[in-house]
Amino acid sequence: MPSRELPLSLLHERVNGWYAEAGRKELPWRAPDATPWGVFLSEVMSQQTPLSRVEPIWREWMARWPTPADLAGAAPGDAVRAWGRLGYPRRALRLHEAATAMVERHDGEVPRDHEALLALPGVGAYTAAAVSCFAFGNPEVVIDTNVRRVLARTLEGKALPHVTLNRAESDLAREAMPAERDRANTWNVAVMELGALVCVARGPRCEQCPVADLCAWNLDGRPAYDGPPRRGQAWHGTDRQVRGEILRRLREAHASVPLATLVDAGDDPDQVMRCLDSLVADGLIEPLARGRFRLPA
DNA sequence: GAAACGTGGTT
DNA sequence: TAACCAAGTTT
Repeated sequence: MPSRELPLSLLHERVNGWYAEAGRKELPWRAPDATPWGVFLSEVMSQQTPLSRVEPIWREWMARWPTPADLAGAAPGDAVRAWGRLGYPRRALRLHEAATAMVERHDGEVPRDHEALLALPGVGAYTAAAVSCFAFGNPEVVIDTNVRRVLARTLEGKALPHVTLNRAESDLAREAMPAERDRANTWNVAVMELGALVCVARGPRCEQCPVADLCAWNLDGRPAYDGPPRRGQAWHGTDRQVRGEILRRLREAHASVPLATLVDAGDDPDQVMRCLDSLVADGLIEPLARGRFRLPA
Protein backbone atom coordinates (compact mmCIF):
# COMPACT_ATOMS: atom_id res chain seq x y z
CA MET A 1 0.00 0.00 0.00
CA PRO A 2 1.28 3.46 -0.85
CA SER A 3 2.07 5.95 1.82
CA ARG A 4 -0.81 8.40 1.81
CA GLU A 5 1.38 10.93 3.52
CA LEU A 6 3.35 11.60 0.39
CA PRO A 7 1.72 14.53 -1.40
CA LEU A 8 1.36 13.31 -4.97
CA SER A 9 0.90 16.78 -6.39
CA LEU A 10 4.30 17.78 -5.06
CA LEU A 11 5.82 14.60 -6.49
CA HIS A 12 4.30 15.41 -9.88
CA GLU A 13 5.54 18.97 -9.79
CA ARG A 14 9.07 18.01 -8.82
CA VAL A 15 9.46 15.12 -11.27
CA ASN A 16 7.92 16.99 -14.20
CA GLY A 17 9.98 20.06 -13.39
CA TRP A 18 13.14 18.02 -13.22
CA TYR A 19 12.35 16.48 -16.61
CA ALA A 20 11.85 19.87 -18.23
CA GLU A 21 15.31 20.82 -17.10
CA ALA A 22 17.30 17.59 -17.15
CA GLY A 23 15.50 15.30 -19.60
CA ARG A 24 17.35 14.27 -22.73
CA LYS A 25 15.98 16.54 -25.41
CA GLU A 26 18.37 15.29 -28.07
CA LEU A 27 16.78 11.87 -28.48
CA PRO A 28 15.49 12.02 -32.08
CA TRP A 29 12.14 10.41 -31.33
CA ARG A 30 11.47 13.19 -28.83
CA ALA A 31 11.92 15.89 -31.47
CA PRO A 32 8.80 17.98 -32.21
CA ASP A 33 8.69 16.63 -35.76
CA ALA A 34 9.01 12.97 -34.75
CA THR A 35 6.35 10.84 -36.42
CA PRO A 36 4.21 8.16 -34.75
CA TRP A 37 6.13 5.62 -36.83
CA GLY A 38 9.38 6.97 -35.43
CA VAL A 39 8.04 6.70 -31.90
CA PHE A 40 6.75 3.20 -32.57
CA LEU A 41 10.13 2.13 -33.90
CA SER A 42 11.96 3.62 -30.93
CA GLU A 43 9.74 1.83 -28.44
CA VAL A 44 10.17 -1.61 -29.99
CA MET A 45 13.90 -1.12 -30.42
CA SER A 46 14.18 -0.02 -26.80
CA GLN A 47 12.66 -3.20 -25.36
CA GLN A 48 15.32 -4.62 -23.03
CA THR A 49 17.90 -2.51 -24.84
CA PRO A 50 19.91 0.54 -23.70
CA LEU A 51 19.00 3.69 -25.65
CA SER A 52 22.62 4.40 -26.49
CA ARG A 53 22.59 1.35 -28.73
CA VAL A 54 19.16 2.09 -30.15
CA GLU A 55 19.80 5.56 -31.52
CA PRO A 56 22.18 4.77 -34.42
CA ILE A 57 20.04 1.86 -35.61
CA TRP A 58 16.91 3.98 -35.28
CA ARG A 59 18.45 6.65 -37.51
CA GLU A 60 19.38 4.08 -40.14
CA TRP A 61 15.90 2.56 -40.14
CA MET A 62 14.16 5.93 -40.33
CA ALA A 63 16.34 7.00 -43.26
CA ARG A 64 15.74 3.72 -45.07
CA TRP A 65 12.12 3.04 -44.11
CA PRO A 66 10.53 6.39 -43.18
CA THR A 67 6.98 5.00 -43.20
CA PRO A 68 5.31 1.68 -42.33
CA ALA A 69 4.72 1.06 -46.05
CA ASP A 70 8.43 1.38 -46.77
CA LEU A 71 9.31 -1.33 -44.27
CA ALA A 72 6.38 -3.51 -45.33
CA GLY A 73 7.73 -3.35 -48.88
CA ALA A 74 11.15 -4.64 -47.88
CA ALA A 75 12.20 -8.26 -47.46
CA PRO A 76 11.98 -9.45 -43.84
CA GLY A 77 15.62 -10.53 -44.12
CA ASP A 78 16.60 -6.92 -44.85
CA ALA A 79 15.00 -5.92 -41.56
CA VAL A 80 16.86 -8.68 -39.73
CA ARG A 81 20.16 -7.65 -41.31
CA ALA A 82 19.57 -3.95 -40.58
CA TRP A 83 18.79 -4.90 -36.99
CA GLY A 84 22.50 -5.58 -36.57
CA ARG A 85 23.51 -6.41 -33.01
CA LEU A 86 20.59 -4.82 -31.20
CA GLY A 87 19.59 -8.18 -29.76
CA TYR A 88 16.33 -10.15 -29.73
CA PRO A 89 16.20 -10.13 -33.56
CA ARG A 90 12.66 -11.49 -33.57
CA ARG A 91 11.75 -7.89 -32.89
CA ALA A 92 12.93 -6.98 -36.39
CA LEU A 93 10.64 -9.61 -37.86
CA ARG A 94 7.72 -8.46 -35.75
CA LEU A 95 8.36 -4.86 -36.76
CA HIS A 96 8.10 -5.97 -40.37
CA GLU A 97 4.86 -7.82 -39.58
CA ALA A 98 3.50 -4.83 -37.68
CA ALA A 99 4.29 -2.53 -40.60
CA THR A 100 2.47 -4.92 -42.91
CA ALA A 101 -0.54 -4.93 -40.57
CA MET A 102 -0.54 -1.12 -40.52
CA VAL A 103 -0.65 -1.08 -44.32
CA GLU A 104 -3.37 -3.70 -44.50
CA ARG A 105 -5.58 -2.65 -41.62
CA HIS A 106 -4.75 0.95 -40.71
CA ASP A 107 -4.26 2.84 -43.98
CA GLY A 108 -0.51 2.66 -43.59
CA GLU A 109 -0.58 4.56 -40.30
CA VAL A 110 0.35 3.68 -36.74
CA PRO A 111 -3.01 3.07 -35.01
CA ARG A 112 -3.90 5.67 -32.41
CA ASP A 113 -5.67 3.62 -29.78
CA HIS A 114 -4.31 1.26 -27.19
CA GLU A 115 -6.44 -1.70 -28.27
CA ALA A 116 -5.34 -1.63 -31.90
CA LEU A 117 -1.71 -1.13 -30.90
CA LEU A 118 -1.85 -4.10 -28.55
CA ALA A 119 -3.07 -6.29 -31.40
CA LEU A 120 0.12 -5.66 -33.39
CA PRO A 121 2.88 -8.29 -33.28
CA GLY A 122 5.67 -7.49 -30.86
CA VAL A 123 3.50 -4.99 -28.96
CA GLY A 124 2.67 -5.77 -25.34
CA ALA A 125 1.18 -3.74 -22.54
CA TYR A 126 4.14 -1.43 -22.16
CA THR A 127 4.69 -0.63 -25.83
CA ALA A 128 0.99 -0.09 -26.53
CA ALA A 129 0.73 2.38 -23.67
CA ALA A 130 4.00 4.12 -24.52
CA VAL A 131 3.14 4.66 -28.20
CA SER A 132 -0.39 5.74 -27.40
CA CYS A 133 0.96 8.28 -24.92
CA PHE A 134 4.17 9.49 -26.53
CA ALA A 135 2.97 9.52 -30.14
CA PHE A 136 -0.66 10.54 -29.66
CA GLY A 137 -0.85 12.22 -26.27
CA ASN A 138 -3.22 9.74 -24.66
CA PRO A 139 -2.81 9.62 -20.86
CA GLU A 140 -2.11 5.90 -20.59
CA VAL A 141 -0.55 4.21 -17.59
CA VAL A 142 2.95 3.54 -18.88
CA ILE A 143 4.83 0.99 -16.79
CA ASP A 144 8.36 -0.08 -17.62
CA THR A 145 11.28 -1.20 -15.49
CA ASN A 146 12.21 2.41 -14.71
CA VAL A 147 8.72 3.39 -13.61
CA ARG A 148 8.46 0.28 -11.46
CA ARG A 149 11.73 1.03 -9.70
CA VAL A 150 10.98 4.71 -9.08
CA LEU A 151 7.54 3.94 -7.66
CA ALA A 152 8.85 1.05 -5.56
CA ARG A 153 11.34 3.40 -3.96
CA THR A 154 9.42 6.62 -3.61
CA LEU A 155 6.03 5.20 -2.68
CA GLU A 156 6.74 1.80 -1.19
CA GLY A 157 10.15 2.32 0.35
CA LYS A 158 11.60 -0.74 -1.34
CA ALA A 159 14.96 -0.95 -3.08
CA LEU A 160 13.50 -2.79 -6.08
CA PRO A 161 10.05 -3.84 -7.25
CA HIS A 162 8.80 -7.41 -7.09
CA VAL A 163 10.19 -9.76 -9.73
CA THR A 164 6.98 -9.72 -11.72
CA LEU A 165 4.51 -6.90 -12.30
CA ASN A 166 1.29 -7.64 -10.47
CA ARG A 167 -2.13 -6.09 -10.23
CA ALA A 168 -1.42 -4.14 -7.06
CA GLU A 169 1.59 -2.52 -8.65
CA SER A 170 -0.35 -1.59 -11.77
CA ASP A 171 -3.07 -0.08 -9.61
CA LEU A 172 -0.46 1.87 -7.69
CA ALA A 173 1.01 3.25 -10.91
CA ARG A 174 -2.46 4.31 -12.04
CA GLU A 175 -3.16 6.03 -8.74
CA ALA A 176 0.20 7.76 -8.80
CA MET A 177 -0.37 9.35 -12.20
CA PRO A 178 -1.60 12.95 -12.38
CA ALA A 179 -5.27 13.29 -13.27
CA GLU A 180 -4.84 16.14 -15.70
CA ARG A 181 -3.98 15.04 -19.24
CA ASP A 182 -0.91 17.17 -20.02
CA ARG A 183 0.59 16.59 -16.62
CA ALA A 184 -0.02 12.86 -16.97
CA ASN A 185 1.70 12.73 -20.34
CA THR A 186 4.75 14.56 -19.05
CA TRP A 187 4.75 12.41 -15.92
CA ASN A 188 4.93 9.21 -17.94
CA VAL A 189 8.09 10.19 -19.77
CA ALA A 190 9.51 12.04 -16.77
CA VAL A 191 9.32 9.10 -14.36
CA MET A 192 10.94 6.84 -16.92
CA GLU A 193 13.69 9.37 -17.46
CA LEU A 194 14.26 9.77 -13.73
CA GLY A 195 14.63 6.00 -13.44
CA ALA A 196 17.00 5.90 -16.39
CA LEU A 197 19.28 8.74 -15.32
CA VAL A 198 19.05 9.14 -11.52
CA CYS A 199 17.03 6.44 -9.81
CA VAL A 200 19.05 3.67 -11.45
CA ALA A 201 19.15 0.06 -10.33
CA ARG A 202 22.71 0.07 -9.07
CA GLY A 203 24.32 3.16 -7.57
CA PRO A 204 21.31 5.51 -7.52
CA ARG A 205 22.29 9.18 -7.56
CA CYS A 206 19.97 10.31 -4.80
CA GLU A 207 21.93 13.53 -4.32
CA GLN A 208 20.70 14.57 -7.76
CA CYS A 209 17.15 13.40 -7.22
CA PRO A 210 14.40 16.04 -7.19
CA VAL A 211 12.29 13.96 -4.80
CA ALA A 212 14.95 12.61 -2.44
CA ASP A 213 13.25 14.42 0.46
CA LEU A 214 9.93 12.75 -0.40
CA CYS A 215 11.22 9.28 -1.22
CA ALA A 216 10.12 6.60 1.24
CA TRP A 217 13.13 4.44 0.47
CA ASN A 218 15.65 7.27 0.89
CA LEU A 219 13.99 8.51 4.07
CA ASP A 220 14.17 4.99 5.48
CA GLY A 221 17.92 4.84 4.94
CA ARG A 222 17.81 2.97 1.61
CA PRO A 223 17.32 -0.57 2.96
CA ALA A 224 18.71 -3.37 0.77
CA TYR A 225 16.53 -5.49 -1.47
CA ASP A 226 15.03 -8.35 0.51
CA GLY A 227 12.67 -10.04 -1.94
CA PRO A 228 12.99 -13.37 -3.76
CA PRO A 229 16.19 -13.92 -5.79
CA ARG A 230 16.24 -12.36 -9.25
CA ARG A 231 17.57 -15.00 -11.58
CA GLY A 232 20.13 -13.88 -14.08
CA GLN A 233 20.12 -15.27 -17.59
CA ALA A 234 22.65 -17.90 -18.58
CA TRP A 235 24.55 -17.17 -21.76
CA HIS A 236 27.66 -19.25 -22.42
CA GLY A 237 26.80 -22.46 -24.21
CA THR A 238 23.10 -21.69 -24.46
CA ASP A 239 20.92 -21.92 -27.54
CA ARG A 240 20.66 -18.16 -27.43
CA GLN A 241 24.39 -17.81 -27.89
CA VAL A 242 24.41 -20.31 -30.76
CA ARG A 243 21.38 -18.74 -32.44
CA GLY A 244 23.05 -15.37 -32.14
CA GLU A 245 26.23 -16.65 -33.73
CA ILE A 246 24.36 -18.32 -36.61
CA LEU A 247 22.45 -15.14 -37.28
CA ARG A 248 25.60 -13.04 -37.09
CA ARG A 249 27.20 -15.16 -39.82
CA LEU A 250 24.13 -14.93 -42.04
CA ARG A 251 23.86 -11.17 -41.57
CA GLU A 252 27.44 -10.72 -42.68
CA ALA A 253 27.17 -13.14 -45.61
CA HIS A 254 24.79 -11.11 -47.83
CA ALA A 255 24.06 -14.35 -49.71
CA SER A 256 23.16 -17.94 -48.91
CA VAL A 257 25.55 -19.94 -46.75
CA PRO A 258 26.23 -23.70 -46.70
CA LEU A 259 25.63 -25.73 -43.56
CA ALA A 260 29.34 -26.46 -43.41
CA THR A 261 30.11 -22.85 -42.52
CA LEU A 262 27.47 -22.81 -39.78
CA VAL A 263 28.00 -26.11 -38.04
CA ASP A 264 30.78 -24.73 -35.84
CA ALA A 265 28.61 -21.87 -34.59
CA GLY A 266 28.55 -23.80 -31.31
CA ASP A 267 30.60 -26.53 -29.65
CA ASP A 268 27.93 -29.20 -30.12
CA PRO A 269 26.79 -29.94 -33.70
CA ASP A 270 23.50 -31.34 -32.42
CA GLN A 271 22.82 -28.08 -30.67
CA VAL A 272 23.64 -26.14 -33.81
CA MET A 273 21.18 -28.25 -35.80
CA ARG A 274 18.51 -27.69 -33.17
CA CYS A 275 19.13 -23.96 -33.29
CA LEU A 276 18.96 -23.91 -37.08
CA ASP A 277 15.58 -25.62 -36.83
CA SER A 278 14.31 -23.16 -34.26
CA LEU A 279 15.53 -20.20 -36.30
CA VAL A 280 13.69 -21.56 -39.34
CA ALA A 281 10.58 -22.10 -37.23
CA ASP A 282 10.84 -18.50 -36.01
CA GLY A 283 11.13 -17.24 -39.59
CA LEU A 284 14.50 -15.67 -38.86
CA ILE A 285 16.33 -17.80 -41.43
CA GLU A 286 15.27 -19.58 -44.58
CA PRO A 287 16.38 -23.10 -45.59
CA LEU A 288 17.33 -23.55 -49.23
CA ALA A 289 18.15 -26.59 -51.32
CA ARG A 290 21.35 -28.60 -50.67
CA GLY A 291 21.58 -27.55 -47.01
CA ARG A 292 22.07 -23.86 -47.57
CA PHE A 293 20.59 -21.06 -45.48
CA ARG A 294 19.97 -17.34 -45.80
CA LEU A 295 18.06 -14.50 -44.17
CA PRO A 296 14.42 -14.62 -45.35
CA ALA A 297 13.76 -13.00 -48.74
C1' DG B 1 3.71 -18.19 -13.76
C1' DA B 2 8.05 -19.57 -15.51
C1' DA B 3 11.23 -19.85 -19.17
C1' DA B 4 13.04 -18.52 -23.56
C1' DC B 5 14.69 -14.96 -26.14
C1' DG B 6 20.50 -11.28 -27.81
C1' DT B 7 23.92 -8.30 -26.86
C1' DG B 8 27.26 -5.54 -24.65
C1' DG B 9 28.43 -2.18 -21.05
C1' DT B 10 29.07 -1.73 -16.01
C1' DT B 11 30.24 -3.23 -11.42
C1' DT C 1 35.65 -12.26 -13.65
C1' DA C 2 30.98 -13.40 -13.07
C1' DA C 3 26.82 -11.29 -12.39
C1' DC C 4 23.79 -7.78 -13.16
C1' DC C 5 21.01 -5.10 -16.05
C1' DA C 6 18.74 -2.72 -19.98
C1' DA C 7 11.87 1.86 -22.52
C1' DG C 8 9.49 -6.40 -22.69
C1' DT C 9 6.94 -9.97 -25.40
C1' DT C 10 5.58 -14.48 -26.28
C1' DT C 11 4.56 -19.19 -25.30
